[in-house]
Amino acid sequence: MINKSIEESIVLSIFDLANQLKKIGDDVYLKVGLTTQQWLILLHLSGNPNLPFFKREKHVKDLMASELAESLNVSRANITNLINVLLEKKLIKQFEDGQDRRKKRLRLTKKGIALIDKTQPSRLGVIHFLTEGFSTEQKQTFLTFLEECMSKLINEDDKIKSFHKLI
Amino acid sequence: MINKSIEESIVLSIFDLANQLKKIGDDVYLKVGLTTQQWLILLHLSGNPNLPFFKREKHVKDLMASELAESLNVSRANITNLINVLLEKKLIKQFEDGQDRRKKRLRLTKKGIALIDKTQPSRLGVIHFLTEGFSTEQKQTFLTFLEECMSKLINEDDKIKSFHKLI
DNA sequence: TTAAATAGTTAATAATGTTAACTATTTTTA
DNA sequence: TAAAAATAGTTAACATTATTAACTATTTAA
Repeated sequence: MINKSIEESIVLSIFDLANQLKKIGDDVYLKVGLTTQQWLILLHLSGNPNLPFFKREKHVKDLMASELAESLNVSRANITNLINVLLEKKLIKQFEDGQDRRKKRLRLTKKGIALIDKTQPSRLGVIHFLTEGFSTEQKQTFLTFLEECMSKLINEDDKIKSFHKLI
Repeated sequence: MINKSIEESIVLSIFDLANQLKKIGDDVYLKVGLTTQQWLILLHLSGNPNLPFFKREKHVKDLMASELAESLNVSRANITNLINVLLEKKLIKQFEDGQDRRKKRLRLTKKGIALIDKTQPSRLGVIHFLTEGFSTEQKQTFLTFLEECMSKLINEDDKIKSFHKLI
């Protein structure tokens, strides 16, 4: 018999909620001819300060494909494909780094910026609808909780893996 | 210029965290020859009371494929495929419903139960490691937050869709 | 100056998912 | 009660998203 547990409920709910949000995203971004993943790349290139990636480390230069791979937690090869789609759609542009000839920097085109601007009100509308009814303190507690979990997952990889040795 | 916002940070963090957790799950369940999706079906069939699906509605009978599709938010066709894999591995069994001949009920085999039992300590270990350091009140507030968001997404579909008309 | 690391790409492939069309059965409704 | 609609599951064809491995080019470190 499996017991009720707040902790397990939280983790399973996070999973469920992210899943639902992704579905909604897929629906919305389909309207502008994008997938959620493609749109997420645009959001990164827009420099959105609310992305966990930008909270973990500051970025002054335009992003590279490998940084997107790190943030989205997928392979570089996968990012290459996604970027090719966005380049074809002329939503982003790619240019060589002046200092390091291995690197290619990515930037939104005017068309890309316009698209981000267009989808912003709808996105923020949903976000505020979902989070309304909670105090700023409560919201800050949730955010801290999420960020601490994330930090443990990233920085205490060894500890996480030690649990898996039980299997 | 995009502003910092707790609300947007929360939503983007939930996305990020779920993504990381899924990657970890993929790693772990690979060890026992499963994908995260396949394992999630086993978790449903184990009747785990911490699954959001079981909190939303009570289930006395064994689950059907269509109910799994609803809970995982995927098509029935997709569930058919996943179930076939689990049937081949002899982790679950399928039997006809006595009352309604359209329905097929699913249940864990002894092998399936053994596998769930085997992975449980590792899974709970990670979950407790991630959530330690927060008070029960904080954790309860956080769970309530997640459940309210979920409930809005499910029950106020029209409202959510109205935001998308802005695009 | 050689070896290792980093950045990106390509090719082959796996998994995960979709929709549409179909059968069988049950429920609704006219 | 007969016809229509809904539900459950499957199959086939296909799209997307992802992976790894092998490769080139370049930079950094030993």
